[in-house]
Amino acid sequence: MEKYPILFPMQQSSSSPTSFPQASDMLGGTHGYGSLHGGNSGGGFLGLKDSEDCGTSSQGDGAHHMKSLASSMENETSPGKKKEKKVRRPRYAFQTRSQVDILDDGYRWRKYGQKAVKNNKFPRSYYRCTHQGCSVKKQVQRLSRDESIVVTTYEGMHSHPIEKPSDNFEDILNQMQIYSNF
DNA sequence: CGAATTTGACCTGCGC
DNA sequence: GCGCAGGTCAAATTCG
Repeated sequence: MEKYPILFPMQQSSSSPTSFPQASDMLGGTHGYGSLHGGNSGGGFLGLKDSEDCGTSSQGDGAHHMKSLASSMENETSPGKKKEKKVRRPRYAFQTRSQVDILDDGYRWRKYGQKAVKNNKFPRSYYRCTHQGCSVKKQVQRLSRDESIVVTTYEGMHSHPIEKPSDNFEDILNQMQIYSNF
């Protein structure tokens, strides 16, 4: 499955400049599919929560729930003693107008899951940064309402330089545009 | 042959 | 307490 040969040369041509007139539109229209667990609906999209432990704390290797499958439980370190605190990584959501959901932001991502959303026809893809110690996560979702809208949600922040496969002016331009969306 | 992707199973939180 | 929705893992498969 070779990726798309072209890197969406458009984007700034004519559609919508960085102003993103639809920014508010989509935010307001999100309620259409915002029936997910009713949490953020109404109270801002994604508030930047405590970002103190996100930068360098390295999210503590996210030892969430271990799979207690029938496999081998492997005596973990002292059972019942969990000093793992609830680290709540902030999530930043960005919406981009693109035909492809694989937006190359310069980092290497490894897909680790894909789920179908209830109110969306398109599935949501879960990616993870392939860096040692960098467990930044990212999920890409496409609005069923507007197939041209791709919502990318970043979780955590990278603490390593961007490894770009190739430096083309076009890529740089694209990145600049992406950044200007902030 | 190694790395990345695919896909089903499983786990957790929330609502009813 | 059960079911639903969302999120993650891990084995198998495919690609380079």
